[in-house]
Amino acid sequence: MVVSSIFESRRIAVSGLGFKKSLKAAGRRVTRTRQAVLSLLERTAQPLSATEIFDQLQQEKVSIDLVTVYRTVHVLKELGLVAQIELHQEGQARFELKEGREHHHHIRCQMCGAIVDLLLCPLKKLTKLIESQTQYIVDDHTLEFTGLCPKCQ
Amino acid sequence: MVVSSIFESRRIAVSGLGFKKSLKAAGRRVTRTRQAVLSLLERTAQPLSATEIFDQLQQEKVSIDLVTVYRTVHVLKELGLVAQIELHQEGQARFELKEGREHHHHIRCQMCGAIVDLLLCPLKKLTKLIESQTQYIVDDHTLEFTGLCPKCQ
DNA sequence: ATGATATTGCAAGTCTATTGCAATTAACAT
DNA sequence: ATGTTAATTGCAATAGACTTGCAATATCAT
Ligand SMILES: [Mn+2]
Ligand SMILES: [Mn+2]
Ligand SMILES: [Zn+2]
Ligand SMILES: [Zn+2]
Repeated sequence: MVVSSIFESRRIAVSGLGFKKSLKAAGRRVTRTRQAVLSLLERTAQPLSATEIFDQLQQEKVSIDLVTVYRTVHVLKELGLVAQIELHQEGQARFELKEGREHHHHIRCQMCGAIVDLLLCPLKKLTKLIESQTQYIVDDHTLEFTGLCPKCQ
Repeated sequence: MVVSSIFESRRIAVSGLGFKKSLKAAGRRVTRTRQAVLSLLERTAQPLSATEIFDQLQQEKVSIDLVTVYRTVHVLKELGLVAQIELHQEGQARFELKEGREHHHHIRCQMCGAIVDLLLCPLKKLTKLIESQTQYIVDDHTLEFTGLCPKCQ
């Protein structure tokens, strides 16, 4: 259970800590824009694209360049704080917080684009089978479903 | 079992027929470039990107514009003759023949890029589970593994 | 507060893929 | 065979996601 200071909202408090440690440990700086991007990802259920992050922060009157958004998600990803998701036929990457979340996959509505987490991964056994069949050493996998969400059916 | 005419090589004979029927049924024309692209895909084990198709046909002295390659694979895909594959972090689509092949998935070497077919799909049961859990109607899925091939280990 | 250097914004560039349009070619009727 | 019509092609321009160079700015250890 997380207890937040009365001087900050819970969300900011929670993320700020692990986040700042990770950045400093990597010799990187805690900047306004990095905090803004991370805070937005925390407040958002769906994985966001760079332009979505940019647009949303604009609306929130946070001044940030789109290039900086790209550089920021790149840094957050290499620190392991953020996962990059490339959904089929979307043509753009999306990013979501990893902090404290299990490895999982997604289903996306091909009509409206709504993305839902699938909190499961059925591929542990299959991975071993593939390794023995192909002689590859498996490092990672992607799995994604597409279809129609309840609203769009 | 396929018996080919002595007047044509087996590969051309096999593909040519279904291919021409599909095109005509859709009110499309059987052109030099479409035959060249399809013939190349038949001769190639790995799924090919548009630029790879373009480069290879150039080498074979087949005159074709890159735009035409894009338009050709698009048509072949919409006729159901070709599958479009978007591998994670490749930044370009690949295309492979569907004709007579089972639904399957791929593993890709992150070192050298070698792509191998995984002639299996473990997702039939999972699809039903997901449909009941999410209320989505599942239409399709993608599954891909990455790792190191035997040579790159 | 100061200095070293990481970060940012802007402009320009890269890469994949698409679109408009005039010239060409395939399909079909004569 | 020849002509007619519409699909296809090539070229140039365009779009969209993402990256890179560089000078200005912000962070942070001292
Ligand atoms: Mn998710
Ligand atoms: Mn394949
Ligand atoms: Zn998984
Ligand atoms: Zn499958």
